[in-house]
This record gives sequence, structure tokens and C-alpha cells, in this order.
Amino acid sequence: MRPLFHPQVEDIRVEAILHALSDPARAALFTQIAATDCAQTCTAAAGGACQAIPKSTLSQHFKVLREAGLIRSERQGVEMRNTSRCREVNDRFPGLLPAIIDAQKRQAS
Amino acid sequence: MRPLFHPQVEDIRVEAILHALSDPARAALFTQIAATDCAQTCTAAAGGACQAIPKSTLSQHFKVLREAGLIRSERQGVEMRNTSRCREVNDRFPGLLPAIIDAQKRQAS
DNA sequence: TTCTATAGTTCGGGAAATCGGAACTATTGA
DNA sequence: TCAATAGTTCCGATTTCCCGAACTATAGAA
Repeated sequence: MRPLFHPQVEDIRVEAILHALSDPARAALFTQIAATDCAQTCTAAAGGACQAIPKSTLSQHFKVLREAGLIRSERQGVEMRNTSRCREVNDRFPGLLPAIIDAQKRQAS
Repeated sequence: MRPLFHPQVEDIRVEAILHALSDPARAALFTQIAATDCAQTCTAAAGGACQAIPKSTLSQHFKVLREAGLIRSERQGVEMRNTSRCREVNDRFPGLLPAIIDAQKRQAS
């Protein structure tokens, strides 16, 4: 179990963010995590966002979000705490995440 | 040569837009088209945005942009005129495209 | 009309990314 | 030490992406 990789803020790339959020399941996971202040475990986020996703796939999704710089994952005991990096991303690309999240909300309704 | 498909504004999906623009070559093509008022041929857009892309690949890229609802392609004589659908997209997802384009500019510099 | 050139599209096969089940790892608590 | 829980990694099957070759559509010249 190699340590999880998180990019530095200045290494975050727009393409990676767009790619990560272009998948509905991942977008749902991310908005779920971004919506709550407290850290969320993988399964909790999945439960609140999308159901019946195999855990290997889920793990891959979290990896994509993580390596795009959208979330930070930290082990806390037996589980994994995921927090959004919205603040940092917004620092680098102001307005990008709000616009995407807003667009997704609009579409859902 | 079946007629080219363009989605209705109300059928445009955020995922499709994010996916289309998550590829650097496509993003460059799109910003190139969006930046100019007049319609651009495929090769002209490619020349101004990215070089040395095989034309079959280029054609696929245009197809992705078109089917995501980002551009409109119309045959005019022997060539193809591409225009951006920014206005329409912005109507449906206000602020989305500006935010993405701005983020890409920021990153480039 | 027929030939030729130009601008893209479509086809097809190899390369790369994605999905998901099974096995593995790390941590906690009994 | 054992069992349970939460994720990760491995790997084979499927899907998507890339790009050369062949094809289509249009314009202009002979």
C-alpha cells in the first residue's frame, strides 16, 4: 500500500479537473464531499452520491479525484477521510469549481 | 457521409462539455474557434491551435466538440465552417465556459 | 462532361484507459 | 492471535482513443 499521491496546488491541471468531473459518478462523489464540512469516508460519500458501485471502481474514482487535486484523502484508523480541496483549487482557478457545480445542479433539476 | 449531428441546446450535457474540453488539443481548437467571430475551417483552426495532428484525429476531435454542443459545423463549398455555440451554452450553463477558458489561460501563462 | 484537387469523413486494427471480481493490506477491537 | 472492516492492488475483459488508408463531397479546369 504505497502512500497516496496528492499534487501540489501549483501542479493542479485544468484538464485533470475537467476529466475527473466529466464522469457522473465522480462528479456526484465530489459534490457530496464538497457539500459537507466534515470529512467523509469513501463508502459514506458513495452512499450519499451513487449506489451499487463496486468498491474497486470506487477506489479508482477516488484516486482520479485525488490525483486531479480535487480531494485530499487521509487514513484515520480503519477508514479514509476525504475532504475537498475547493479552497486551494479556487485559489488557482477562481470560479471554475463553482461554475461546474452550478452547471451540474442546473442540469439535474 | 451522413449529415452531422448537433444537439439541441436543452440536450447539451455538462459531462459532455467537460469531457470534450478535458483534452488539450480539443480545448485549443475550441478556444481558437471561440476567439474569432468569423467561422473557421477545420484546418485553419488546427493551424492556429495545434500543429501536426493527423486529419482523421482532427475530424474525431471536431466530432466530439460538435456532439457536445460546443460548436456548429456547416459545409460551405469544399470546406467546413465551424462556429462556437458559446452563446447558447452560456444560456443553459451561465458562466461555465468563461470559467473554463479563463482557467486554461491562467494555466498556460 | 470528365478529371483533378481539396477538405473532411469513415473504416479498421493496434494502443491505452476503464470496469469489476478476487486477492491483498492496514488498522481496530475482541 | 483472530476476526471484521475499509480500502487498495492485480489482472483479464471491455471500451475508448489514435491514426493510416480508403472513401465522399464539392469546386474548378480541360
